[in-house]
Amino acid sequence: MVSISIKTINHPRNKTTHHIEQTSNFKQVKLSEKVKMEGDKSDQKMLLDELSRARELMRQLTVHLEHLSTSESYGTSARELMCSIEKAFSLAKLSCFSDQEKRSTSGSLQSENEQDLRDMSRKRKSLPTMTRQIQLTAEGEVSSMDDGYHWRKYGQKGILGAKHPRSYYRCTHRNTYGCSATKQMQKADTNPTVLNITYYGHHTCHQKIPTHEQQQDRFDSENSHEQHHLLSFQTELKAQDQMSSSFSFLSAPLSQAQPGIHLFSASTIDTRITESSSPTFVSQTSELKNYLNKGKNLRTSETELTEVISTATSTTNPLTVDMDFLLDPNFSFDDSNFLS
DNA sequence: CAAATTTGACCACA
DNA sequence: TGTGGTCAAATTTG
Repeated sequence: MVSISIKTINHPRNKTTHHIEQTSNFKQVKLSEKVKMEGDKSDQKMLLDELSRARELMRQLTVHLEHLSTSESYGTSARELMCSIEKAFSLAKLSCFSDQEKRSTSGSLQSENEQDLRDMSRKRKSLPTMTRQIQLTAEGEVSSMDDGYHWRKYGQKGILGAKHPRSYYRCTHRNTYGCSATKQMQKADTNPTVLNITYYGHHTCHQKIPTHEQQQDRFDSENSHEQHHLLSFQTELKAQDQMSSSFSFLSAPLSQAQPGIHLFSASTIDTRITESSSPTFVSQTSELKNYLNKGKNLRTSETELTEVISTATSTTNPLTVDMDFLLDPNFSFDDSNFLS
């Protein structure tokens, strides 16, 4: 049995940490700044209006789905999407209140970006995007929960006071796509069978490879009539999004969701949380195998081991995984974590 | 031979 | 100045 606990790191993000995390993705910085600079009252009102409309459309769609589809998974996915929209709506509302305060205290954003780009190298890491713990089996094996991302190890260090060294990984597509996602892996001191994984930054490479299950989902979805309704809904939202420049934050989640047709198909617990918490939250198996079973010939079946997600909320509902940030007075919707 | 890993050196921050 | 994070040359792997 493998148990996994997941914890998002919620922290009041000040301006500095925000920029540091985004400097390697210049486009994202620009996008973020655009939202900041142009995010006047009318834009924010448009944002809320659009989200409100999306929520209403989703409600209608959910009702239709429950009548049309005999598949429980579609209904579940629809409900998840509905909750996701609700969440986005709440975040947008919060942003409208916090944005003005921020702007009144901010200096030259442009010059700060340039400075951050220069200082990026070897700067001590800012707060993580996500941490998780994976408890290994007695055999040291892990389940085959492939995140599909390619990681390359670029360092290993002994950490003071820690029994086990820390391994540093970055996205393989860093050079080709400028992807700045990194992660650190370290065995827990108290229990060597527990592996702590900390994620930093966001994947901008869009090189995620679908897992076997997700590929099956895609196949199923392509043969589904209901899928057309959902995709057209998605397209409609995207089209609306593109019409309004100040809504550019919406295009990211949608464009990311598009290749992952499994959004509307049967999902595992892991998949649901992956899609709903943070794009940076990824699970990895191949790396874990390399890390823990170097030299072994692994034949871990996907179904061989059961994975149990234990979050602070102890639920499989992805939308209750972590909503603490809603209580964070410093949280802003232009936070990079929710834009990419 | 290209890609990935290892590992000592380097650098920035606290 | 010690520590953590990254670089990059050397080495290993497929």
